[in-house]
Amino acid sequence: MSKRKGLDPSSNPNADFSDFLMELATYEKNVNRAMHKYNAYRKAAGIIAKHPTQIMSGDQAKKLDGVGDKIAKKIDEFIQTGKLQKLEKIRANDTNVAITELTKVTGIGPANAQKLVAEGITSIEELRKHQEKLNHHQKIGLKHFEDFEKRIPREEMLKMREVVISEIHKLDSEYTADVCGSFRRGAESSGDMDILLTHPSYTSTTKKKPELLQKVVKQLESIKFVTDTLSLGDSKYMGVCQLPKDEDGTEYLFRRLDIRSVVNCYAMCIIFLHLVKF
DNA sequence: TAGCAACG
DNA sequence: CATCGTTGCTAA
Repeated sequence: MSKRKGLDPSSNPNADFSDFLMELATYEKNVNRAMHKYNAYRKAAGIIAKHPTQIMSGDQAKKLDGVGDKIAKKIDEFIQTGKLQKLEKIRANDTNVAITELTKVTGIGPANAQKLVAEGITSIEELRKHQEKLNHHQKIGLKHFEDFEKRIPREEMLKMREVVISEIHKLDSEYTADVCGSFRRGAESSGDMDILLTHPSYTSTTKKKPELLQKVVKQLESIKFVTDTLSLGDSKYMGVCQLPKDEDGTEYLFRRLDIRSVVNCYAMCIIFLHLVKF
């Protein structure tokens, strides 16, 4: 889903701290494969990002749940020098940079990135020359690497929603389809489009109906809206879509699209959760 | 076919 | 700034 950009930047006085903690977290997960450190940094970043006033010292930070001696010291170092020795070293290491870069391709996780770098593939450019090393999901992720890094403006989300919902209703007017995620909460941009699909006949008492989802994907493929499939099971589709060329000739970018087919009452629960939370 | 890797 | 269910791949 959408990457957190920090809540309201203007009202987040500790963004610098939570940013460097998140950078350390990402490093521990993707490069070091140290999930516990990753979780520790994330927890600290989260709690610090939520802190309403600017943190002035490591000691002050240590009072927060999830911040211990080590992170407190880093806060102090950052306050005094404006940077972190540890982070500078990490950034200066080519292997670290390469692994972090490759991990940005959807389908390439820490394990794969590490292996690729060990085989001498150290950049996206390099990866393009060695696609035989990739599976289907990863090839698609690489093909649309630049597009997938870009966010989707709300205006475009509205157009996409229109296409998806009108096509779904062509199949069966009883289908319910809703966009969820950040869009639903009114965000000005989203990382991808997440659609929740359900049908009155699809309840807990009925047997699974994989054909509901399959039919929708086929339909969206037939009008060339869906361009690729990353994975498609009984209840979840992950793939790629693109809006048709605009009247003025502007081409739209390729976007990540997910559709989840859910049991009726469950769909209501999810929608309800989104409503009360925001 | 189980277990891992990746995703959201 | 969480966790866990779903999907795909691959080694056995």
